[in-house]
Amino acid sequence: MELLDLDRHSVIPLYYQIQQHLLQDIRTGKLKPGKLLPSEEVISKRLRVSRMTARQALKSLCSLGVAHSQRGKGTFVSEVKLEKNIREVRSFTEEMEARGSRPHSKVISSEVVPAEAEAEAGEALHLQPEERVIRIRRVRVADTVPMGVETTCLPEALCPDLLDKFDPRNSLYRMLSQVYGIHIVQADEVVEAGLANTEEARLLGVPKGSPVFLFTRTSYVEGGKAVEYVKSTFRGDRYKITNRLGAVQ
Amino acid sequence: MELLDLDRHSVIPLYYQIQQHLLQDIRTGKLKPGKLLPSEEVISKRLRVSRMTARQALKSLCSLGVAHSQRGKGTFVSEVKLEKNIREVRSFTEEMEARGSRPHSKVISSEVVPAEAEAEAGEALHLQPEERVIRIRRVRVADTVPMGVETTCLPEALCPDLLDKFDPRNSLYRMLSQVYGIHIVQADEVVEAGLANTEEARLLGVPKGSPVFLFTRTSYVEGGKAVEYVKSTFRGDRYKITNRLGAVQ
DNA sequence: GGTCCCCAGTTGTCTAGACAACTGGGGTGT
DNA sequence: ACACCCCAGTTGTCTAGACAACTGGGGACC
Repeated sequence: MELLDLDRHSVIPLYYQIQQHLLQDIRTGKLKPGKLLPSEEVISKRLRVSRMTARQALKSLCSLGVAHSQRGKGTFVSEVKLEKNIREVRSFTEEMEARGSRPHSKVISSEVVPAEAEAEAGEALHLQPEERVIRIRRVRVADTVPMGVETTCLPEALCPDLLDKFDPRNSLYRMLSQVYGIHIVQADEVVEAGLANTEEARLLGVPKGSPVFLFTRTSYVEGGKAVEYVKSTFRGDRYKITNRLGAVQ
Repeated sequence: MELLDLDRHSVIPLYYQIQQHLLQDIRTGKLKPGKLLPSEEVISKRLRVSRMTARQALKSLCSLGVAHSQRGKGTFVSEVKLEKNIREVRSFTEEMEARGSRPHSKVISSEVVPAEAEAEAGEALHLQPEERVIRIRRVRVADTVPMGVETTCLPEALCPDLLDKFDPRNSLYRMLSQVYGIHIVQADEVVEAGLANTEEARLLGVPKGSPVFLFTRTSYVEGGKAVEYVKSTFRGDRYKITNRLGAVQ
């Protein structure tokens, strides 16, 4: 805390600089679960920012789920096993890196098909039947263990030469962001429970009929335009979802 | 909007009164998905509150997932199918009522057992082996359809005469809150995919081996004390989880 | 010993402003 | 026709303060 000096001329907001610094202290264990974070007053005085800015830094930690506040007492670091599956949109790559695993993908197929051949995707992406979608089918692997099968659909119009440039070792999200300026900021996800079919069982190395998660995700850029539709099947024996629910402000 | 006059002497915060009013307009359809909400400036002027207060009302709608903001453009009502499984801690009863179904429960068993007989629960609730837990096993029903089997464990010390007073037609959460002053404000939930065993299959009226969700939830009161440990099995064919992921502030 | 009260510390709410950054549209100039 | 600029409207960030509400502890009083 004392070591941090803010860059007041940076484009990065002050509250965000403070939030990141506290987050680092939490991640490295310098601030332990159950312990008090510096109070709004203290942050405000020490870093010479207004109390509202200090407060915004602390509140943003609360909305990430890594802290919680109590009136009259203070703001505490929450008990967290793993900081995963919190509210942010994350690619498989980011998710696995956050869990400390090495992510990896095996492409099964990649092709361009008319939207009418992928009806659900076409509808979710608001495409006309004759428009074309890029469809990439991948097995997602974490540390050599196959975790899931994923089919991603993107409108061809948005990234026409994606398949030429796409490097399966890289994160698709990272590429969309860096090459095409497509920044996914929101996603709706539906999770269902199901059983592995023959093909999925073969690809994942589990018996047919094993329990699996079925994810359906539609991703949006700022402005609400849908840019990605993903259906995936993940192993029920190796994958779990954790979620922290809270009283919403 | 014009009709709302704020009660400035109420204990209910102004921003919350505004939030509730906007929420109602959204729910009744007066404000439709995709349409603009009144801007911070407009709310501020019309209701004579400071811009920060108006802003807090709009931000709280965003953190509920029912709206999203875009710099330079405004705050929009989000496309939502159902306002379910958003970030709030909800009991089954509240969840079903929000979905428009009539919730109902059938108690299979209710008893007091030593914590060592419920090892996971004892650990999650930080109990000594000799302390006792109240264990209630219920089938959860929505509109006559059995949806899941749920086992709830609570420390006996917290609500010793619960079993005498408990009315299965009522929400357990509501009762904990009203009778014992136990207000659950946070919960950690783990979701796994599994298969129905023989007993679950019978209770739920599905074939053995059907896909199910396995939920494990630990609930906390303000202060971080764990007060409830729940394991439940829900039908995969009738239940799905929806989640909106977003860029966290 | 116990009860009550007060006080310092903390978060919650609210005000009244300021400037920055971005959007979208209209007008001007080329 | 096109590029550019400017402007009004909007959200994002930030300041400096105020009072309310709650917590926990210590001290005064009985």
